[in-house]
Amino acid sequence: MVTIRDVAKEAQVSVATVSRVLNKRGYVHEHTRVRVEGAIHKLSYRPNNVARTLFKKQSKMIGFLVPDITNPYFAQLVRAVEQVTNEAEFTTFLCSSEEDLQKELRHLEKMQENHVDGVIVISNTLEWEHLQSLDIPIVALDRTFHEEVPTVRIDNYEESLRAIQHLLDEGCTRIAHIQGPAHIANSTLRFQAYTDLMQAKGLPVLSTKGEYDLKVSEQAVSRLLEDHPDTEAIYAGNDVMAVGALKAAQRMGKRVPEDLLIMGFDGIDWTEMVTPEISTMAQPIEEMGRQAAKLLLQQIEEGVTAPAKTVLHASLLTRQSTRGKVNR
Amino acid sequence: MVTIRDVAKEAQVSVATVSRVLNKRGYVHEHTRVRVEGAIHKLSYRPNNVARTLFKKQSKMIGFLVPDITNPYFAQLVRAVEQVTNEAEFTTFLCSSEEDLQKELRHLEKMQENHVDGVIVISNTLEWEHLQSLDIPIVALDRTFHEEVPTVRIDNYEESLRAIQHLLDEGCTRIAHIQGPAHIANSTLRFQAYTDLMQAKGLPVLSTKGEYDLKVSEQAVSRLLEDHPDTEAIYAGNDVMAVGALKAAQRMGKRVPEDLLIMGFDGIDWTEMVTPEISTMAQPIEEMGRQAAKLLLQQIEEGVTAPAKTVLHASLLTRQSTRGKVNR
DNA sequence: TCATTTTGTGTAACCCGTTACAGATAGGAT
DNA sequence: ATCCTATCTGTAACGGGTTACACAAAATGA
Repeated sequence: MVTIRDVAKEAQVSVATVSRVLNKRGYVHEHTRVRVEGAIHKLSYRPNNVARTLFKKQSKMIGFLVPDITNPYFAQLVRAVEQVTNEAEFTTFLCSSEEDLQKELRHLEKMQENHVDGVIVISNTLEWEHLQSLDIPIVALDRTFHEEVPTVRIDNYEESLRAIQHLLDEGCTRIAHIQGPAHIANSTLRFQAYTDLMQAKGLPVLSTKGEYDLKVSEQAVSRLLEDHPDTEAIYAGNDVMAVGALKAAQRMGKRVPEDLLIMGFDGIDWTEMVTPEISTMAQPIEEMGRQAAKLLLQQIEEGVTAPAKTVLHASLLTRQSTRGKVNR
Repeated sequence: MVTIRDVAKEAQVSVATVSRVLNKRGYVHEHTRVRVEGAIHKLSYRPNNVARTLFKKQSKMIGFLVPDITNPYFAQLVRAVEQVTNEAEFTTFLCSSEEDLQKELRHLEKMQENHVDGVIVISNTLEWEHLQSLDIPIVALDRTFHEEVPTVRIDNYEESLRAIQHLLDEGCTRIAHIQGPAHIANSTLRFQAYTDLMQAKGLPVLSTKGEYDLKVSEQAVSRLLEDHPDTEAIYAGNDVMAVGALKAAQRMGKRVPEDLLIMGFDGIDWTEMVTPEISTMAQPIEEMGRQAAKLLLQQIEEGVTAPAKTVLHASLLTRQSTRGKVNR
């Protein structure tokens, strides 16, 4: 492996001079600079970031912990985060935890061992105490951990209200809800908004568990529609379950939206892949990823510690799956 | 930050002894070991992998370069790779290149600078010369780079033949093909198999470009079905385009499979999300990821250099979208 | 009992890039 | 001529683990 000392010898200067050329810092004579650059090129030298990190205690790497990389919601976030960090010449150290606390902890350890400069965390299981000891800048995405941790998220309760309001506006009264996992705070908030609003309007509350899973949701909705064939609309706690609901409806011969309206939440691409396309309360996914990355880089580079709480707005995407009820 | 010297002082031993305890290497007296472990625990010491890497020239990290992390095919590969590498106490350094050669090269540079022990590469743009200079173990996934690079893939030509044969078996003769991008070798192989087989059978060849993209495919198939309403089956070069084809068919009021059969390639989950579910020639995605990871780890840990070419078999998944033609 | 092997521990060099500090030269001001 | 500053370059220590080597103590064997 070519080291800075090899370059120094080739260019007949000291390692300090080579380092100055590399970092464009301090005084270097034009003649010397050219000679050093020539040597660098000739030996195709690449500085060793490991050695650099060891000394500078700055790795130019950030960690990003996501629950499941095969979930398109997270995949899109990853892309947005990478976009920002790459522009800032940082590298992203991605870890998928499979929703497993042990893996999350192991990954955080690895990140610490590899000296990442900061971490973006999406987790439903991690607690503040787990992160506290890391002692590096942190940004929470999608959910709040602690007062002190800058956070980027949407208001799941409010946006959920808006989603249901859309179904009410379309003239539905018998609206069923497919719940996500109870241990996920956002899922519970969306559910809570549903029960609160329905009760406030004096409308029937009917819900079933879909576990944020397509197949589970499909099963659950099948049973629900059998038991309550008069259901007019289904509000799913996320898009994946909405797709499951659509499959169930189609298998039972229900037409969407003529016989049943379906509404999702999140705004992932899947909602556009199926026929009919599914209406959804779309989170500004790309924007959330970018904001989180910017917030983290700010903390790293400027030491900004203001625990910013960025709350972004979702946007209602009305598509085929919720059109037509009023026209009946 | 707690260093090995802090631990040594706390346990009243030398740094060498602490290192021996950490690595379970060499002789350490039971008493001493306990005392050192106590100190490690008391100070909650974590070894600095950066320093370790610098000396050992072994980072216990591997790089994984994928074209697009939001594509479920790659996301599933990532998960499989991580599974194997994590078990071996390695960390995966994931980079998504967005199909951009410049980004790929930048990412490879970053990997090298951070001293990854090996790289798994999926790329349609990189050339052997770009990888050669890395001088670390490499495994190619999904496509062959060079004789010397161990590769894990399927036989795209043969499996494509089998996919089309399935449509023929179902009694179709007017089979159209949706092509992927011309610069992607696998895409061209799948297309080639189509033309070869159709011509050999004396059947009409009809194809259009879908660019591996849902929307583009949807448009292309709409036009194709307008121009050739007697088309009996569509064989898409990948599943994403198959979904696009289904959307187009449904929008035009064609029933699948009664009026039109649809067949995909890859075996991603999307094919199960839509109604009807789409038949596909499924790649053993998880298996490919695992094999690639194992191959790489073998090279790293045992210095095995046999340029293994692992060719796995795809499996035909027949589902609703290709059932019924013969019964008409 | 003495020689030999095994066990246990410490010192110091090493990995490679960075930078504080010192020394040298050139140019300008007084 | 003297002093000062700006420019240019090199030496050596540093960061945090690892390990070759040396040495001491304990165990084993004859």
